[in-house]
Amino acid sequence: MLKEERQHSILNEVELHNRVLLTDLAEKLEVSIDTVRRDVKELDAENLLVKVHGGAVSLGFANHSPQQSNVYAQDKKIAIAKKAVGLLKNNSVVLIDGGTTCLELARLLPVNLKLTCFTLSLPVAMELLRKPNVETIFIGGTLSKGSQIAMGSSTINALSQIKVDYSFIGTGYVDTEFGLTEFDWDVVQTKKAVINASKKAVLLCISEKLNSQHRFKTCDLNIINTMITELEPWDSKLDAFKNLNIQIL
Amino acid sequence: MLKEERQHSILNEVELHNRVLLTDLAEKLEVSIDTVRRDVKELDAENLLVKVHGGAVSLGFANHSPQQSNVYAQDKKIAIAKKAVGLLKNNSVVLIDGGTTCLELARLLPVNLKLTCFTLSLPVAMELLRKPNVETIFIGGTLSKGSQIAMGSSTINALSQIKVDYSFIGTGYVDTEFGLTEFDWDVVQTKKAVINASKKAVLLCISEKLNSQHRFKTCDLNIINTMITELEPWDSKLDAFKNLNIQIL
DNA sequence: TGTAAAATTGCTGTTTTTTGCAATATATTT
DNA sequence: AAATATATTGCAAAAAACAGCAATTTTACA
Repeated sequence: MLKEERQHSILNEVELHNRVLLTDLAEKLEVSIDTVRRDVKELDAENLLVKVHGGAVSLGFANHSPQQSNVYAQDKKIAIAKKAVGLLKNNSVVLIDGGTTCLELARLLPVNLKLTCFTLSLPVAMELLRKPNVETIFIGGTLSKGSQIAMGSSTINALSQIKVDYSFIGTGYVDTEFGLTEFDWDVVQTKKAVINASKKAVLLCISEKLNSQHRFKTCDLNIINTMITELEPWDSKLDAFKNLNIQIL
Repeated sequence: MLKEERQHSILNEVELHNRVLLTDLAEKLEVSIDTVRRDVKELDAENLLVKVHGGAVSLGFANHSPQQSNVYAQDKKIAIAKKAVGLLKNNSVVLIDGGTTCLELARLLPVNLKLTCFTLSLPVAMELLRKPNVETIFIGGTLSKGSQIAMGSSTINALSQIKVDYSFIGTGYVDTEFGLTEFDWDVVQTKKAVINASKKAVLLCISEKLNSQHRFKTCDLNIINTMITELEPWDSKLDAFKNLNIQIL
């Protein structure tokens, strides 16, 4: 059997089943495991598959390059996410909400940080799966088309059964007087359940949203333990939030 | 024998079998291996075949064009998905499994089809959210990094509480004798739960996977109600599956 | 047709590639 | 931390490629 032929076979097997073990390949192709290892190494160098410990996986399986679409005020959200990462310790159990700011947090989690991470958001879950040391648990339920998060009674019920160290949540609107408010009633119900499911709630919120409000109320501001904006904590725009028993980062 | 004639013969052999050994060619053409080597070298220089160590391979065989598409055998999977769509009626309640074939099904759902659709797969869920008339419910649980599907006890428990009209499932391996088998133990547990959660189970499977097997068994073939491959139902490759009380599409 | 130049072919010895094995190191699991 | 599985490295045997050369055949042209 020619080397090319064999490598073709390997590629085919990988594409077909998404993953293969070197030992299985060696047995199937009737060559030594060293040979298979070398073949896989070459195919990996040619970017035709991805070599992993003990085997190989297909490109589609491994490469989940996120198409970084246009996020509004992404730089500010990244600044917020970086501050939020500072709160995390190894073996923390956290919940990450949906929204672009929370998505940045998921994206910026250090690869060596060991976390157990719940989420309701499809995009956040996608990002979390790329972190080798994060165990991701998706809270299921009816998915909302626009926000791509799980909602509804079964989601709320599932949330009622967990208690995480930190939850990182976004909000549509914040105001010192009216607290956290939203456009959607469903979203409010879900966020309430999220806050209930956490020992400490951390609000991630760009400063543009400060001092705005809407129809439905999630909670008062004093329910929140920590608020993170892209501003320096001593910025005067945050003055009104300083005597509310909230940690501001 | 003329040189040209000989080279033509070599080309023919390569096209027919995709690969040839120099030694075989030398023997068949009754010339020395050096001559064959030189011929192949020339044909390679003319881009009529690809010379490799010990032999030659055809152009189509060698040019496994990288990044042509992320999905292996996508055309076949699309053919399968189209057949599967035919089973669906308005207001059906279905469950769509993970894997690239099931993903194609999600992708090809008609925009006007009204469905309630459960899934455990993140990519499938993403696709379903783009269908205006599909209500998507994600079955939560611990997410598997590689396959991007929810697994584990909470997933299996959630599945135990639903019963859909159809479930569309993929499999790693199928065999008339060994039934549906998988590479992973966890995957098997989940697939079992999926099958239990459905009145009828529909297997989506490209013909390449027929007559292959692996470690862990999901179920026997007769548990499946319908099997869909990209082949015509009367294709002889499907003969062995015809007396198993399965509908073949 | 005859003859020399060019091309083709097979042979020789040498170099390179491929492969499997064993010893050691690294990673993963228990 | 121990046990197991996988990787890496160096090495040697076998197979294949290569380069040079001589014998043979084909071609070119007077």
